[in-house]
Amino acid sequence: MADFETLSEPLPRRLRDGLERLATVLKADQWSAASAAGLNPTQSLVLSYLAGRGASGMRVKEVAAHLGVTQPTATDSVNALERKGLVRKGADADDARAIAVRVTTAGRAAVKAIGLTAMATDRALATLTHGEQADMLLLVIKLIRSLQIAGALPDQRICATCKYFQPHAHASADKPHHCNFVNAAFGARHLRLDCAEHEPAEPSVQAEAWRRFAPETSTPS
Amino acid sequence: MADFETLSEPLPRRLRDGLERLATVLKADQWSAASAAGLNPTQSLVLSYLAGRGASGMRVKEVAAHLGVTQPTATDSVNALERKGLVRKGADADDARAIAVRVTTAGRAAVKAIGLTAMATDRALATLTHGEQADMLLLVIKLIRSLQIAGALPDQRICATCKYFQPHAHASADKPHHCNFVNAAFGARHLRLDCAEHEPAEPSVQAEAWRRFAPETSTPS
DNA sequence: ACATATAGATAGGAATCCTATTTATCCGTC
DNA sequence: GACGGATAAATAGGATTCCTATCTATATGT
Repeated sequence: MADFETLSEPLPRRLRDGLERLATVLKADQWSAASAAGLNPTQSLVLSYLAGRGASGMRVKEVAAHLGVTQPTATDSVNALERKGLVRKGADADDARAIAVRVTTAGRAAVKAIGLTAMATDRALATLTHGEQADMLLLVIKLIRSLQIAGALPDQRICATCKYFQPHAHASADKPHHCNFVNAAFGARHLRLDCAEHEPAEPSVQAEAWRRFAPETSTPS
Repeated sequence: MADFETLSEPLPRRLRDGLERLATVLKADQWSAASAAGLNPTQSLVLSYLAGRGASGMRVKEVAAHLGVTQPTATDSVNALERKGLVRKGADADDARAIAVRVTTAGRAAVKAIGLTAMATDRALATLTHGEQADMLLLVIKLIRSLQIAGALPDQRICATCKYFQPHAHASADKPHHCNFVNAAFGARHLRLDCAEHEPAEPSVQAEAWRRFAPETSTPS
């Protein structure tokens, strides 16, 4: 009898192919949503990134890291947004070399408009059961953390690295975790990926919290 | 006590954000792998798509559908690849309007070189346990199927839509499914996303197979 | 045949994205 | 306090992606 282990690609490779498939839909979604607001996917990503951060603005370098592109490319996109009046470049308070890119009021309106657009990806995710969605969220968080540790992603504002996060602080099966910032219990389905209130914990504290939070996953070597 | 349901974005929305995060890494990975072979992510996607299909070649329209871009864009990329000698445009056997885009020997070599490149995404996926990887594969398959049904993806060569697929044909917990093509039992971790031997089953047969395969997930309306 | 639909190419233009380089500022050290 | 190496961003130059709109040629149905 044939052996599937030798017939097919390794599982991680097939998974990556699957994620690539999802990524093409994601990108097509971004095109339709963004172009309805007069911009394109990259610009919309920059805009929503800036909108989710503080009023002090972000540096071009940080925008580039978030997009996973080089700094000149980020400059291009920021300039395109500036031409459209959706962002403004200001002086950085701490460093005269740096600039602070901030969303304008018009920019925030565009973000909101784009956020309201129904996307094929959302509809597909909605066909999963609540349990499946929660499972998927956890897996995505694990991947994001691995990628952050590997340096493939800049610091992510996820619960796992936050000083306010208390994993398994409660006996409840539904809401075992606790957030010291809002002082509330919550469950896996409420874990955040980019929390505005995130404060990074000390590395050793992060490691310990992760160990208690997700003992199953191995730490990348 | 604060309520997380009202505090945070809906779960599908956060999931989409997470997938977007993974997509940026995926794209950066594609850049480094592809540029080592003298091309860019889009070209490498076209090339590996063609390499995974028959020798009769694919039409420009199909390339466009696979990439999720418009036909003129696909023409651009195919032309770029043709200039580099990695694909060839030939006459289509069935339709004089159409062309058959085929990989050249050099093109296959490039695909192989890119495939061997170690990627950050693969390393991250490898940090998941085998069980987690299998869970993720299943979730990704469910999403791909939803997206295909919704028309957001062209026909995917996944087991779930294949006439050779017999879900839960065996009592084995490890390898409950059966593939009539290779005549072998297999488990969730061996499910394929783009099987070269795939033959689409009748819609009604597909629906019935899916019902037996994954009773939990709801069908998109 | 004739109208309509479809495959692909072409035209035109905005943006993405890279590498390499330049300018200005920061920062630790002598 | 000046000097030299890092760092933030801009600039230059160029290939490609990606769109919409349109054009040509072939297919297809009445």
